[in-house]
Amino acid sequence: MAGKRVTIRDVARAAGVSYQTVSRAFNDKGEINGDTKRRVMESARELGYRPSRFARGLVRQDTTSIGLVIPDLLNPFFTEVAAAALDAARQRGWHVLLYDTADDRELELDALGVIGSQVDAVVGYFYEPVEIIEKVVHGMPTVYIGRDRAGATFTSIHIDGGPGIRAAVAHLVADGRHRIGMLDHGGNRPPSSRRRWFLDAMREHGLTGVAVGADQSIDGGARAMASMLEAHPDLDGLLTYNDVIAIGAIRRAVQLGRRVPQDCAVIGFDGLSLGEIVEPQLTSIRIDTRQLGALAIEQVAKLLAGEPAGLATVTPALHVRGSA
Amino acid sequence: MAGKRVTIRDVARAAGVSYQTVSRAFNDKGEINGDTKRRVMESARELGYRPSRFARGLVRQDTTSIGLVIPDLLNPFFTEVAAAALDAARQRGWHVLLYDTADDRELELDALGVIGSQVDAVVGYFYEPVEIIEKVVHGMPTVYIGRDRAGATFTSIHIDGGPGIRAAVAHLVADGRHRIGMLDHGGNRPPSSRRRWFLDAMREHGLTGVAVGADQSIDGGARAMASMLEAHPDLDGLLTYNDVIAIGAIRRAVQLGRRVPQDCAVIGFDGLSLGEIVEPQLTSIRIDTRQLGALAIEQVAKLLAGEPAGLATVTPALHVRGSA
DNA sequence: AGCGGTCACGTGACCGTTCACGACAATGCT
DNA sequence: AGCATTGTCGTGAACGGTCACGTGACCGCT
Repeated sequence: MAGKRVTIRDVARAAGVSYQTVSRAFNDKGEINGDTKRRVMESARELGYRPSRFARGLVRQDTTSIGLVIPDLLNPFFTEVAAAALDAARQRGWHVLLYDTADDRELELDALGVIGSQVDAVVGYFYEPVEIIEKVVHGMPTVYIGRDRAGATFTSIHIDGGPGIRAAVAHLVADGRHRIGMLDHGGNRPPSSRRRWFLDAMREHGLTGVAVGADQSIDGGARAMASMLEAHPDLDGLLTYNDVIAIGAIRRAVQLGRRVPQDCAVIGFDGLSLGEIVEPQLTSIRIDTRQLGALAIEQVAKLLAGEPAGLATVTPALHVRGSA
Repeated sequence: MAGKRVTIRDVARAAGVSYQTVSRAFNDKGEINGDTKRRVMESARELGYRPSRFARGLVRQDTTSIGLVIPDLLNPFFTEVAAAALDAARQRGWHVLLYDTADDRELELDALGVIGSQVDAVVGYFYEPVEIIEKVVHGMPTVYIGRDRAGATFTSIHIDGGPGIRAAVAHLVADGRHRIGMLDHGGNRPPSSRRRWFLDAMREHGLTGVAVGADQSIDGGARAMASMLEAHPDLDGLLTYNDVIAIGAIRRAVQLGRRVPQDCAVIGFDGLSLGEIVEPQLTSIRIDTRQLGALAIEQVAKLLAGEPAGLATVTPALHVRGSA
């Protein structure tokens, strides 16, 4: 039953033709008699024959497929990026293998390992440093999302939050706010670039920013906000590493009796459409995720064509809604 | 440059060994001298050699990959399902090719067409009827999510909303509400099963339900709610086809001066985690998307093993939060 | 009758790997 | 020294298709 795979020759034998004729029938190529074709398709269906994707791909090397590696599909930011990349890939007729590494370094490397023999290129948002990644992909074309720099051997897409964060701080300061904090990403990861941009921007206004880490989830944002408000009860402005954290922070702030934005303005980062359905609507530094996804695919295309692609940059901009 | 692919023989020639030895080096199989291996890997890297996934797959037919077809990744319900399926597939070591058909029948068929030669099985949430789908997948194992029935040749996962919807209606009635409406999905699609379950449940209480269609988006929910309230200003309870519609409906209801849930209670369908971040939190008939995704993969596994899998069912349950 | 042109189909080569097997040198043993 | 053993490596054959040809039947034409 689970015996041998049924091959094109089995079908040929059953239909009383040569295997080439079967091939013709399946690819409705060239000249083949209508009756013969029907007969072939008939016995093919009876035997449950389906052409091997490997054998087929081996000879006509047209289809390209890429691996998309993200840390967490349920994080709306990555959902949007994935959707955009999927769309861009489809327009080129590419296939996309999606891997969700569940924020796990181990799984990230695993995914890259198994991916290697399945795709022509990889694009992803990785946690591991480039050197480690490169070791495991064995020279496969790779595009890194969210890396500040590119190297001789790798291509990346830089998210330059500097201008947006500067605009956000300026927006708060212009509103008369001076006690501004930030909820950075947390865990044991090093401080993000976004935190640096924030601190720099504060300094430009002669202010001192205070930053703490938060898990990248609503609860994480809520918890971090609680300790932030405990340490700085007079906080009147907040930036966050991303929108999800911001939403958690707002909720906790409200629970603790703050009015948002009156008592404490909150500005997220990502500009997810999710920010529209919360109350107040979330002001955020908005990344054009469609552009980001399209750019990623474009870079892959360049790499696949042999031209080194280097560094591409997206520059998110402040998008004022209700929370600041 | 964009010339021929570099094959295992090229590497062999460069390293001065046979191609078999190169193969050994790459799969760190059996007996090979350490020095030889290093030398092989070296020239492989110089030439930029990477084994062909097709040739490799052809001979060791171990890797299985499946296609996951969904209408819209940005719809949080499908995001959750996809994430769950991805996870379940990973646990089996399967690869997942994801296709977002953008709610487009044309693209759905396109996706299935190109998928055919790339995957071993397909699971998806399709709009087209089974007969059409079957025609284009050419006998590939297929699992249909959200179909009420299974057939001899296809397998499906049924979402039995009946009990949940009955509970929801009972919940509203117990609350003294009698003027209950429903926002079904819209477009030119036929009324959903959910609508039928709703009308039946209402009838059981001796009530008459009124249902109108809505686009599956926040805006769609808002628009439909506006016309619903215009036609029935005294509406005091609402069910919706899904949570996204419910969120739009709540927003519009509030804009039109209704208090939710006091004046009009709203119950969604899907039970997305999204429902926790809106105010009030959304009461909903909750589908266990993790179970749904896992079940889908499980059915695929059965199909792949040769055992017909038939019909599986998930039964969502009323999950009371704040909006009803 | 002989010829060229279609149509429908079959033959041989090839795609890039892995696997089973055999060859061969170096080594160990008696 | 003779022989079995071990460690490395090479050779031939799949794996399941597609593609460029070659071939024969059949047709109409001169």
